[in-house]
Amino acid sequence: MSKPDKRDEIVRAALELIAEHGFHGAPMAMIAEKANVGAGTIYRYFENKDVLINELYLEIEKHIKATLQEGYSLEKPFRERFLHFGTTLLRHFIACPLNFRYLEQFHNSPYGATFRRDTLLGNAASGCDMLKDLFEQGVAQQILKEFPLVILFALFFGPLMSVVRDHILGFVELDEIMIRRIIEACWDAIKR
Amino acid sequence: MSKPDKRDEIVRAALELIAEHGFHGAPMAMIAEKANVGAGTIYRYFENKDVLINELYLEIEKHIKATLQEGYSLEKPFRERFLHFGTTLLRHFIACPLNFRYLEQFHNSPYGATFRRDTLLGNAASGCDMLKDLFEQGVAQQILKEFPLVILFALFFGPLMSVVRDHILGFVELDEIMIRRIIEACWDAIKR
Amino acid sequence: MSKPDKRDEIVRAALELIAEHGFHGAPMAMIAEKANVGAGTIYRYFENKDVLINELYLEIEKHIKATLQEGYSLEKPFRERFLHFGTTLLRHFIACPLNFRYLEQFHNSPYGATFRRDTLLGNAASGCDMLKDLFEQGVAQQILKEFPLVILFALFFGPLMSVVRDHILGFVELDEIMIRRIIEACWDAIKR
Amino acid sequence: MSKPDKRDEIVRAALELIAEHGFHGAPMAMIAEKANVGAGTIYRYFENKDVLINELYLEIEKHIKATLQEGYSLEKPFRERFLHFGTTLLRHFIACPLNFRYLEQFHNSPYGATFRRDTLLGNAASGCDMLKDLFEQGVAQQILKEFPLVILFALFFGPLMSVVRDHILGFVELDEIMIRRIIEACWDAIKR
DNA sequence: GATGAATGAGCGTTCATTCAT
DNA sequence: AATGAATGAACGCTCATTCAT
Repeated sequence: MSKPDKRDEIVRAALELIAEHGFHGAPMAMIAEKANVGAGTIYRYFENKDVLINELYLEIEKHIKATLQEGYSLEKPFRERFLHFGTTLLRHFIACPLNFRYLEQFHNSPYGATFRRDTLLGNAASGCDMLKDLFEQGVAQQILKEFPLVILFALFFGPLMSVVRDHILGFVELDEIMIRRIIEACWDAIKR
Repeated sequence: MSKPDKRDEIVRAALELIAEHGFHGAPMAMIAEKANVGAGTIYRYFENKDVLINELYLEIEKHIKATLQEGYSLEKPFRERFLHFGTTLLRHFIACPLNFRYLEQFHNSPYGATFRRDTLLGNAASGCDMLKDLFEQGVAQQILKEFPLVILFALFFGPLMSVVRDHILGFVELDEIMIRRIIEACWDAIKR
Repeated sequence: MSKPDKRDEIVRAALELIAEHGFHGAPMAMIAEKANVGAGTIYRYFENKDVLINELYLEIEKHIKATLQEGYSLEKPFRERFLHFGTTLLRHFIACPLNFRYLEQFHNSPYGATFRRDTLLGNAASGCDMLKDLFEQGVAQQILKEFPLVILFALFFGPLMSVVRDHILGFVELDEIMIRRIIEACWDAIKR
Repeated sequence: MSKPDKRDEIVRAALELIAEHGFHGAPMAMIAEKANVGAGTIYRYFENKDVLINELYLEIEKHIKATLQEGYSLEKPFRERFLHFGTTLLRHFIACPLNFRYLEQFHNSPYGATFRRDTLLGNAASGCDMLKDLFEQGVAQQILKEFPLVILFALFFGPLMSVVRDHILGFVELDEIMIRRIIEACWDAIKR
């Protein structure tokens, strides 16, 4: 097993265990075992558990960003771009439920608190820059309601995260048609 | 200090610490200290930490239910009733940020998992019965989009919770006007 | 309830709980509850748990002594007196299994250790003085084997305690005939 | 220190402390300290305190069984075999007083309760099988008194355990001659 | 005298982290 | 570089004892 392989195994094991059982349901020893790695080995790749947790978060975020950029075109009409964003994100979370669960665990913890502040204020290289630009443009062009950016984000992300959670928990089955309709409902919320 | 006083102190201390630091950031000893109470005293009022956590949850839920019922009238037109719900809930969470944070911690934990299932499926005497009735009626009368109930809940609660979180974190200042406009945006999302 | 009544209730409750569950299976609060007495009340009658345990022991021992003295006659032949002792003791323990269980708990604990030393060496006003005299006389008259007193005690008490234990646990049913035969077997062990 | 060394240190420390102070007089932390081991280390070798206690018991029992089998021959006459058993066991306990004290603690506790039942009823592969066979044979051949097995055990083990206890407490000094005479006295008790 | 709520030291146990191999 | 045995601080919880009422 080459070096980056081990790191990947650790990350994958941490993702699965934390997504399923939360941060304190995933002791380092358990992560090590699932990764087929010695307990001490984790500390060669991550200074401590907090660092592991934060780096895992960054990887997931990076993955999302990459997904969102695929097939995104500034050429398309505004509404189209918005719907692309929404449906792509929804499909992504449905395809990667572990990532989604992890994000939820993360945001609802001391780890997520500071992060959230950085991300939303645009201080960091967040994955939301594109969306931010899109929304700002929408407001400027009077396509969207005149809300602070944060509120627009909430009107968009809020329902999205909720329906994904319900889907993962088995409360609804989200097919392509439903996905589309949900994002269109979100559009109704923010469009002027 | 009379008997109920001590119980209240414990509940308040638990609420504050858990809301701020999460369940594992709030050891029993710390709760006891904050409540100015011996560590063992907590166990006179709550069988164990789990029970404390669950009872605290129930109290918060009861508080919300009571708040929502105030001023709610089946006489008013549908949209009015919906707006009442939304703005009341929003105001309530803004007024009780600790309760809000606690609910979030709770739902994102093994404690909340089973609860969520019960609540959403309407098995338990949840605080959402009124809202559930309202939504079902709205769908039947073709006032609302024809979505499964779960989706309608998501379109309503999702943004609501998000904006409260942002407000508490200081990202937006929610005044009466903004509250009204946000709930109206939610209405746009679900109305046909 | 008059004063000595309360003391008796406490002693009885302690006896039952300790006999059945051992010393750490019988918290003071549980004893108090079973005695229908406040937890603090116990401390009016007994300085602390250790004192309660030791006094309870003394009462049980006193009870045994009294039982042994009944019907004991220096007139009867030696063997008769010995058999009287043995069968009386056996019957007593069978009639008072709680007392027996308590004695066993007591002797097998830090409490019993020092006591045992005192008792067997005859330093204290032990209940075994009569038996001690009897045995010493038996040795002097060359009726019994020439063993140190302690050994004779062991040959007599050892089997006796064992069969009582087995009876209480339900491994044998000790009727009058069996009792007689067992004590006679003990006699065979010590007689010259 | 190699791996089995640490386990051995823990076992030895537990044996000494429990033998001397009983189960609740021997907290895990104290065992760890006496074993020159971290508190958590014990849990690498034993799942919990109960398991430690039970495994220690099994080791002691195994040791006894092995000792009893040494030099035991079905060829020798019945009385010889019986005396071999008795003296060997007596010598063993005198040589291993900690083991003896531990057994007493164990049998007088919730741990020992179920064990005792299994052992005496011959359900488990107990160390007493040989003795049981011997006694059954003795009764069948009318060498021994016609008692239930349990009673014969009591007449044999009872005095034996008692004299060992007295020896350990310093009330008698058991030399080879005394050991022999005591077992012969036990023989007198059970022989027809 | 009697109470039982309150206490806090001490228990068994877990787990992030270290370090000899 | 990789390991996993060892660590010990920190947790949830119990219970003998105290003391205001």
